[in-house]
Formats: sequence, C-alpha cells, structure tokens
Amino acid sequence: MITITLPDGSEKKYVAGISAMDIAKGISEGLARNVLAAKVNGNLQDALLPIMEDARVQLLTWNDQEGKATMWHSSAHLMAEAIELLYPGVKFGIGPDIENGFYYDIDFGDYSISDNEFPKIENKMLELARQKQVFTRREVSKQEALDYFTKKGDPYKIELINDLEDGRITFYESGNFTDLCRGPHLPDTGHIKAVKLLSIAGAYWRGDETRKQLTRIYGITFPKKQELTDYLALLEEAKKRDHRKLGKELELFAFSPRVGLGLPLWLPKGAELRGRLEDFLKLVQRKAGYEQVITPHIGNVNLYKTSGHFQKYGADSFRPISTPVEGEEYFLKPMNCPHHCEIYANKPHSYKDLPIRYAEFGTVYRYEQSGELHGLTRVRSFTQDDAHIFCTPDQVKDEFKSVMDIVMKIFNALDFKDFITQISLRDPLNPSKYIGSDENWEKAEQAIMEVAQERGLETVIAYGEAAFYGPKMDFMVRDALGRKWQLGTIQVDYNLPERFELEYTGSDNEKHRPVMIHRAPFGSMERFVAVLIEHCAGNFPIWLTPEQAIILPISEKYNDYAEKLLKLLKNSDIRAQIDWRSEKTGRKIRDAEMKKVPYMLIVGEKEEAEGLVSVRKHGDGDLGSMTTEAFIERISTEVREATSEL
RNA sequence: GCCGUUGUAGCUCAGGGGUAGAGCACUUCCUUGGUAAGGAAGAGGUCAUGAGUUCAAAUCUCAUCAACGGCUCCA
Repeated sequence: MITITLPDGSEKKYVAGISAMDIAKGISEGLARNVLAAKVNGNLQDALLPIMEDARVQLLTWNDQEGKATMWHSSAHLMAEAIELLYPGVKFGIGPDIENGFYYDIDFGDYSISDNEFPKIENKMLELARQKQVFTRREVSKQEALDYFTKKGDPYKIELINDLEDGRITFYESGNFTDLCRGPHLPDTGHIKAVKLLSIAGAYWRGDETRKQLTRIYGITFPKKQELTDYLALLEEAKKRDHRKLGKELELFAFSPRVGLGLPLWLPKGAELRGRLEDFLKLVQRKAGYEQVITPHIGNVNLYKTSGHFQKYGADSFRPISTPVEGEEYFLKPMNCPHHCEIYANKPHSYKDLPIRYAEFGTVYRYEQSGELHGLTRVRSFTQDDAHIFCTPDQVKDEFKSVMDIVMKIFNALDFKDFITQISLRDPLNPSKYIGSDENWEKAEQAIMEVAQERGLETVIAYGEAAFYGPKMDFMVRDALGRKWQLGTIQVDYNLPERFELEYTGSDNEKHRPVMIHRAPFGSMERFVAVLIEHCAGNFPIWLTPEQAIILPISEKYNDYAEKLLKLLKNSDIRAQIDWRSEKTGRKIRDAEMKKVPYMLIVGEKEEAEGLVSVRKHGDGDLGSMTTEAFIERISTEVREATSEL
C-alpha cells in the first residue's frame, strides 16, 4: 500500500500502481471526467501513469494553467495526426503548447498550404477527437527511436533524438500517430471539443536563420464550444484596442510611405499627448536632480568608433552621411550616450560634483529590418526619454534605486499594474559577445540583483539578454494582443566611461573612473504611447488627454455663449473645443463619444440664461447641469488629484 | 531579411475578362434641434506600381512596393 496526499492535506492509502485518474474516480465520476493531467510530487505527468510509491498528488483540470497546457500540447499531436492523414509524407519539427494554444512546425515539402485549408484540418481533428483516442506512453531506447524515424524518414525528429540522452526518451501514440514527446498528454482526445486553427507562419528550424524555414500552424482548442466562441469574441475586443487602429481613429499618429518606412508622423493630438508625458517626466526628473541637455541628431563616425557601437552595429545601421568637401562621415545617432559622455568630458569633475545626471528626450535612428516594423512599437526613428548618470562606484546602488522609484512612479501614475521586471545578465556560454572586464561585469550584475532584492521586486532573470556593454533591468508590459514589449530600462555600464576615458578627482586627489547608468523610464515615447493607448483603450487620463472637453451648442443661437464658455475654460488651462456644426445635439454627442472626449458640455437656452453648463461624461452619460465655475473646479480638481502624487 | 496572407474613394468594405460600387467622412443647400447618426444634392478612384497574356485586364500571370500574422534581429 502507498499513501497519497492530496492538496487539501488529506491522506489516503492505495494499492501501488494506482493512477491519478483512479484516485479521481474514487472522489467523483464528474471529477474523473475533467482530469486532464496530474502533478505527482511536483512533477507534471499523465493522469493514467501508475504511481508506485507514497506521493503528493494534484489533479489538474481545465481550470489549471498546466491542465490547459496539457490539453494544448495534446492538441498539437492531434493536429499533426490530422495533417499526416490529409497530407501524407509531411515531416514534423516541434509542436509545443504555448500561452494561448499550440503550434506545430511542419515541412510540407514543395507544397504551400494556405489558411483556406484550415476548415478541412479542423474537421479532421474533431473527427479524430470524437474517437477518444488514448495517448499511450512508451519508453524507448535511443536506437529504437532513431530506427523508427529513420524508417519514417523524418530528419527533424532524428536531429532532436540525437540531442537526447538515451534512457530518457519517450514516444506517445494516439490513433495511428506516433511522436517523440516528453508528455504529458490527455487521457484521451475526447476532451477536445472545439478546435480553431488561427494562423500560418514561417519559422526557421530551431530558430536558426540559416536553416530551413518550416510552416508553423497556430491553433487553439477548448473543452467546450462556448469557450471557443468566447475566446474569439475576446480576440475581436482586443483588436479594437490595437494602438494602430486607435491611433488612426483618434488622429494621434500616421505613417506615410513617402516619408519612409517606420518613421512615425505625430499628428497634433498625438503630439499634445506626448508633450504632456514629456512635461510630466521633466518635472519628476527636475525634482530628482536631473539636468536637461540637448545634443545633435548626428555624430562623427569616430564618436561611435570610440563608443564601440560602430564595431558592433555599424554594418546594421543607416549608411553614414558625409560632408561634401572633406568627406567626413557622420552617423544618424543611434544612441545618446556617446554624446552625453562628451558633455561629461567637457570639463574636469570632482567627486563632489557626482552624481551628475544628464537627461534628454533624444531622437535616435536605427535600421530595423523591414519585417520587424510594427505600428509605434517598433520604428526606425524614436525618441528615448534618455538620461545618463555619472557617479562613483559607491553611489551606483542608490542611484539605481532612485531610478527604479521613478519608473514605479510612472507606472503607478498610469495605472500599469501588469508588468514584468526582467534582469538581463550575460550569457555564460558566450562571453565573446560582450565588451569589458569580467570583474566589472560581476560588480554590475551584483548591484542590480541586490537592489531588486532590497526593493522586494519580483523579477525574472534572463541569461544572455544583457546589452553588450553591461547588464540591465527591463520593465516589460503586454499589448492588447498579448505581445510583450520592453518599456523602461536601467543599465549599468562600466565600459563606456573606460572607452571615453572619463574621470573625476577623488578625495584622495587621484583620478578615478566614474560609473555610468543609462536609464529610460518610458523607454521610447513611441512605444510607451502605443502601450498607453492600448492600456486605456484610447480613454486617456484627464491630465494627459489631448482634448478634455467639447462644447456642444444646441443650436447656432447659442454659439456666442459657447465661445464665452470656451474662453473661460482656456483661461483655466482646460483643453476644449466647440462643435460648430449645424447638427442635432444627439449627433454631436455621438461623435464626441466616438472621439472619447471625457467631457461634453451641452449649452442651450437654459444654460445661457442661468450661466450654466449641462455636463455629460464620456461613458457615464448625463451628469446634470452646474455652474461654469463648478465645472471648471471639478475638472481642475480631477487633474490636480491625478497629478498630485507625481 | 525570411515564410504566408492582403492591397478597389479619406475610412470600412462589396464586386470582378467588356471602360467602377455602397455606407461613413467631405462640399453646398434645407433644417435650429436637449443627451449616441435630421434631409437633399454634389464632388471624389489610372481598382498599390511595373511588365506579360488577351480583340479587351481592376479582374488572369510574373515582378516590385506596402500593410498584416509569424520567424530571425533589437545598442
């Protein structure tokens, strides 16, 4: 007999060799029907696998993320089985579950499949699912595994098997489909009740650009049809928040092929919004001891040779421009740091001057591959809310902390709660990618880890994601469609001060090398605004929104009153406009609602006679009438309260 | 850069080998109104660009460009 401990702490005795599924059946038939996989002593495994010794057992259903993952992983197998039946001879790469669904990388040979063939595959999958095919796990030797796929003629699987350790290789068989797989899998395919293939894409084999590109098919499955319907509706909703769509509708920014790829044009309203964000950060930075600087958009190529950027990125940059007579080469600036280093070097510094914090909204230009460009989140010209802090080694930690506080202040002010903090360190296996001494790297990595810990920040550590000159801490958020984007960044750099031979005189009257911290709380204005648009679905906070109120005269008779009102609002620094059109009130309201203007001020006979405004709030409806003064007070208070913490 | 899909009016989209359609937006006129679309008329397009097939191409073929979904990359 063995003792099984369930998550609620209860213990039960069973005969050895019992499966998680048997345990579920002992609790209730309903539960057994819903069990997708199990966790035994913390290890995810098949619900049908025998348990031989005392164990903690957790039954996983659709309500557990790991249950979903198992379902989707099995769905990838199901799709592969369907595709193998419909397109005999295809070769399979890998087919994992992902955050929302699964994919399988497939080599279709010369055939190019299109998404109008999806329904055919979906139907075949459902047909196979209804057969309730059992997933059978089998341990195989390496030789056996190689033999099987050699016979089948699947080079990708053979390559995968060659990288595996003998004795740890398992096959899973469902219906007529056998796949190399670690598992776990569903008890049977009958759990899959709704199937949707989502998209088709090229994907390099093993993510390597130099290798063959396979066809990746993405899909998602559910245990109930209704859940699929809900999921598709959710996707539709998310599309409405897409900053590219809202940016067009709200007239915030645009692109023009004549101006060039990835070069955003900020329209008046977008520029207003961005300007407010910049003003806000300038205020925060002034309080935190930053000084604004301004540097040119180009720099001599030697500047970037000194910084090391030329060697690293020169080939992937916009081609240099040159002076017509002397032929001197200049680069569009891809970074602000070299310029700021030269500002530091402009005069000798004492330790008493440090830390020195130079801030600049610096527009930089980077050649991004054409296929990478994406709305405002990935562009070729963008403005960093950049600053460089020059300090003594002893000051690094405190400075790092105070930068983190600025980032948190911004995220709080804009209600960004769902973000990931990532610490990016060197790739220990590939030290040649980085410049600078081991000792300096270690010091910097240590400082970041300590600060994160002291601030109690939950972080993920990413090895190999560091910049070539130093480790960093990045703040990432998701867009409406779930894609991750990096916003704020803080980077410790012991290398540039070295390369630029920056110095300060210490209290010992000796020359010392300062440490540099690069930081950008927004990251780039473009990307930040994109994420902000999606975060608030275009309903910007009152202190940021380009248009705070719109005055809607009931008829042209009240235009004079509207104009008087507008003057009063402008005098109180409220951003407002008048809808002059000879349209009915209902129409003006509808249009203002569509434009997401926070306040609509309706004025007619009654308002004019009594000096009132009738106030309607976006999304909330009629608030009734109030005196003009009361409205101005209301909106001013709202703005004050929103910005008081900043 | 690579794979796939798409490209028709400012926007959203229908059509499809025989000289271009709708709704919204725009202009003018009528209307002067009370909390999510008042009415009428008008203007607007080398059907992304270039080549090919054809008596005839917006429609079929190819190439180029761009957008979109991914992959790779991201100082």
